[in-house]
Amino acid sequence: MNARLHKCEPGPPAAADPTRIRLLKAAAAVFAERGYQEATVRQICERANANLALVNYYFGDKLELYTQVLRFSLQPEPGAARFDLPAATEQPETALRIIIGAMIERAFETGEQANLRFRLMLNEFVRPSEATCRVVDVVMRPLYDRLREIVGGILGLPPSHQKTRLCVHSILGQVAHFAHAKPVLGLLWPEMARMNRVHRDAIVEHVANFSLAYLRNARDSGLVRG
Amino acid sequence: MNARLHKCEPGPPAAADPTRIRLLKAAAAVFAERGYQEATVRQICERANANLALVNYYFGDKLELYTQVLRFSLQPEPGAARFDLPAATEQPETALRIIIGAMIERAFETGEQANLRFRLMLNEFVRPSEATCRVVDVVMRPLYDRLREIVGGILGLPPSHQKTRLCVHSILGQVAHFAHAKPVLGLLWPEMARMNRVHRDAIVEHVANFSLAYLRNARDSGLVRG
DNA sequence: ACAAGCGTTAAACGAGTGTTTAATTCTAGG
DNA sequence: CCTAGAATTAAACACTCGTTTAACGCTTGT
Repeated sequence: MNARLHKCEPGPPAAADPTRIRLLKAAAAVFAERGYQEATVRQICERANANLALVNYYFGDKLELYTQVLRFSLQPEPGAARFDLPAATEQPETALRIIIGAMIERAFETGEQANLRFRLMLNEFVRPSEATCRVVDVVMRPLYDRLREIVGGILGLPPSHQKTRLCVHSILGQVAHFAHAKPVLGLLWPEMARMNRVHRDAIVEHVANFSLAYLRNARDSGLVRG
Repeated sequence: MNARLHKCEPGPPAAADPTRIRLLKAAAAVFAERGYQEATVRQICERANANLALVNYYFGDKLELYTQVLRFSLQPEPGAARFDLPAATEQPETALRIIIGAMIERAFETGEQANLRFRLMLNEFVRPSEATCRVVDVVMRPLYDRLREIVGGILGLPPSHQKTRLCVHSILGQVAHFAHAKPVLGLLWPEMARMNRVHRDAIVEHVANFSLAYLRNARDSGLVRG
């Protein structure tokens, strides 16, 4: 069934293998760009300058490579703050602006150093794979719970309240939409096709203001009215 | 290259062919459920109780079937109001509530009679296909333009204004997210997994209130502040 | 020097895809 | 009735996918 016998299963020695890491990085990029299903092992190996059989040699199969990509791109770089968890000491509204900006920044980040975690997550949102449960547990739920804390803090409601959750999904939905709909956006709204920093900043400010309008209003008018 | 020689290309005689229509209906359902790429002609033919070769016999190839599905599911049923274009005489806020409700209703509609146009559109949003341009022109842009009219009417801004467009995308994003994220939503928020009528109504009301909070606020404070 | 084992390679396999072909059935028209 | 053409069928084709295999270097310890 599997073919990865070259060493004991997990652990640091195998994790430090250079071609193994090349495969993981290439796989992260291809998976983030095309999603799990439409990404092919051949694309990954070509990008990694590795032989086709090495994916199965190191990881057994495509799905195990995908889950290890998630685990790999999750590990916090030493010294780098978790992008999606702004300091708890921030004012809730400030924290919300920061987290929205961070999400959109990550969604449009390009280049070699791009943190692909968020885009991997976005793909799972719209096209669940066989590893969706793992993705949810490992990268989505922490972000979701933090957003509920922040939004609940603004609303004056507990994080588990239905209204809190609905608002979190409204925010996530806006971010996910701007991230996903970029190609279609270019057809409906040509000026936005380039999507450079100016556009991104405008989107961040808009999403934050659009969402805060309801949150403040709901907080100030108590829990009853919408 | 093609094999559809059995009759002159378009026109009512070919369009009225019973098995041709069976194929179109089956294809609409499968494309709406799985998207263009992941839908297979074998699934379509099996659902239509038709032979595998008939897709190529009637439509030439899979892509032409897809575009004709879009054209087919677009044609308005006689006597049925266009769901996405509430009467222009409505008050803008009422029109917005109606259109949001209609979109979410269509997104979760199931069964034989489901109007699949909206779900076909949602798929193109997140995973553009070779027919995206056609989808945009034929089903997305009318909805997008109507939303800009309504939202611009509330904001007191022209439909082409950047703020109007951003707000339209915030609304579309929320709807698309609740429609797409249903499987993941069930993992993050178990109570919402069933997604019955009560949940749908709550979502509709929430999205409308969430969006109107900003629109009213922006209208009342003029064009300057967010 | 040599044998052992890991990393790597080219080639193939089996399953699944869209598409094509050639034969068969069905249906009108003379 | 009989035949020409349309509709339908089963089978195969060419291609891509993930995966497997067997052989090939290459280092390493003895």
